[in-house]
Amino acid sequence: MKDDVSPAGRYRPSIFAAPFRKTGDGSAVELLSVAEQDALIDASRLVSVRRNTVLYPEGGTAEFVYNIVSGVAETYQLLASGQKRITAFLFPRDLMGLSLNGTYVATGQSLTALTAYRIPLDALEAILERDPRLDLSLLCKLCHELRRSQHHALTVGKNDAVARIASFLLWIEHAYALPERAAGELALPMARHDVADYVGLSVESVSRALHALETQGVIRRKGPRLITLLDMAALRELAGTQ
Amino acid sequence: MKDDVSPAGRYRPSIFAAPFRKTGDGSAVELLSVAEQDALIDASRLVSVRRNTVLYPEGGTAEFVYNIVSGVAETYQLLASGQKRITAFLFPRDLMGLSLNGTYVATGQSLTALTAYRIPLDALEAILERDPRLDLSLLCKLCHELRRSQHHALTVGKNDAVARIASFLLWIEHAYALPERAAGELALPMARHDVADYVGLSVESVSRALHALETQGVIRRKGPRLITLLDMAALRELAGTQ
DNA sequence: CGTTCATTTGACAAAACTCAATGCCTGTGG
DNA sequence: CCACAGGCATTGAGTTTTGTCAAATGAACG
Repeated sequence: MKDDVSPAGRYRPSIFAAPFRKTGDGSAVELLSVAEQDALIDASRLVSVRRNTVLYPEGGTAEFVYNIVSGVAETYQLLASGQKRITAFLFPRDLMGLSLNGTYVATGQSLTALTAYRIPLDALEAILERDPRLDLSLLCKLCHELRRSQHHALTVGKNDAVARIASFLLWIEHAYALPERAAGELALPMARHDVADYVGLSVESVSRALHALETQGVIRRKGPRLITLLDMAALRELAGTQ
Repeated sequence: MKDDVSPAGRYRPSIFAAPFRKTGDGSAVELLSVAEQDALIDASRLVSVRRNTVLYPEGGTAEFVYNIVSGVAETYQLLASGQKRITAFLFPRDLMGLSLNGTYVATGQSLTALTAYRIPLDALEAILERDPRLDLSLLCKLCHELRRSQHHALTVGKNDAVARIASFLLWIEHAYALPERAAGELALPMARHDVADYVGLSVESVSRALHALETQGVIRRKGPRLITLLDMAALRELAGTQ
C-alpha cells in the first residue's frame, strides 16, 4: 500500500494559511521557514499512496500528522447507519490527522494518488518545544481551518441546492487550482457521492443543481468531473455567502 | 455599555478543552496553570456587559481576544440579504475573537449578561513567546473548536429537523450545564430565532420539532426557554450523529 | 394593566428526497 | 487496442419535508 519515496525530491513540507496580523492583501502565505521545513523533513517520512487508501482509521491510535504535498484527501466518520459523513476535503499544504484523547477523530483517506510528509506526534512536540515560532504557524493554520469549517457549516445550514453547489465550486477553485490547467477549468477530485455528502444534499440534487448552473450558462460540464467556470461573477452571486 | 469590574473577584481566566494525548476518560480539562492565569490577569482587563451588547463588530480591527468567565455569547455574520448567520455560541471557558488579516471575522455579541477577560493581542503574543506551554494549550483549544465546528456542519448538513434539535439540546446540555439547576434542566440562553439560525431551520420548524419531542415524551417545555430532558437515551437515539 | 414582542399553530406552496430507469464513463481483461 | 461489465451520473415522477404566510396565543416589560 504505502511506498516510501526515496530521495529528498522536489517536494518540501508546506503549510499555507492566512496569518493573524495584517499583511497587505490578507491572502494565505507559506508559514514554514526553510529551517522549519528542514526540521520537519528530518523528523518525518515522505509517503506516497495510491487513490482510495486509508491513511488512518477513525478511533485508531493517533501517532502521526500528515502534511499533504500533492494530491487530495478526505476525512469522514461512519455513522451507526453505516452512512459515511465527510468532515473535510484536504489539499496540498494542508495538515490532516486531528485526534482527541490519543485517537483519530475521523478516518483519513486519499481521493487521488497522494504524497504527504508523515510526522510523528512525538517528533512534532519536540520541534515545537525548540521552535516557538512554529506554534504560532500551527495556530494560524488551525484558525484557518476553523474559519473554513464555520463557513462550511454556514453554507450547508441554510442555502438552496444551487447556492451550495455554487459555493462549493468556488471553494474548490480557490483551494485546488489545478496545475497545468487553464483558469476556470476545474477537475473535481471526488465523486458525486462525496460532493453530495459534503454539501448535505442527495446525489440527485447535486446533479440537478449542476444542470441548473449549466442551463444558466454559469458553468459547462465536460464529463462528470471536468467543469469549466464560465461566469465567476454570477457564480459568486448565486453562492450568496461569499 | 461596558463596566469594568473592580477587584480581582472570584473569576479567573480559564480555558477548557480536551487535550491531544490520552488522559484517562478523554473529557475536557482546565488547560491554564495558575501562573498562566496570573499572567493573563495582569495583561488583560475583566469587563462586564449586559445582554445583547456587541463586543466587537465583523470587519473591525482585531485588538482583543475574549475569555468568557460567565454568561453566553454568539458570533455571527451579516449577509448581503441582511440576514444574520450564527457561526458559534460561546460559553464560559471559551475564547472568542477570531480574526483574519487584522480584522474580526464575525460580530461578537453577548446573549446574556456576560463577564470576560479582554486580552490585548499584543500582550497575548508577548506571553506566548515567554511561555511555550501556553501555545500547546491554545492549540488544544483550537482543535476542540474545530471538532465542534465540524460536528456542527455534520449535524446541520444532513438530518431532519427533529434530529438537529435533539443534537442541539444535547450539545447545550453538555456545554452549558447551568449552575443551580437540576440535571436535565436546560435554560436556553438564546431566542428561537438564534436556535433556528444555528441549526439551519426556520423558527417555525424549530417549534414543531420541539413539539414533536414533547409529544414523544422525550422532553418537557416549561416556558419557551426552560426545557427538561426526560429521556437522554431516546434523545441520543434521535440525534443519530453522536 | 396594557402593550409589544416572542412563540406557537395551522394551511399552503416550494424545495428536496426517494425510487426507478436510462445513459455514460471507466477500468479491466481479452 | 477494443469490447464488455460494472459503477457512476443523470433524468423523470411521485412523495415527504420544510419553508412561507397568516393568525392566535402566551410571555415579558414598562
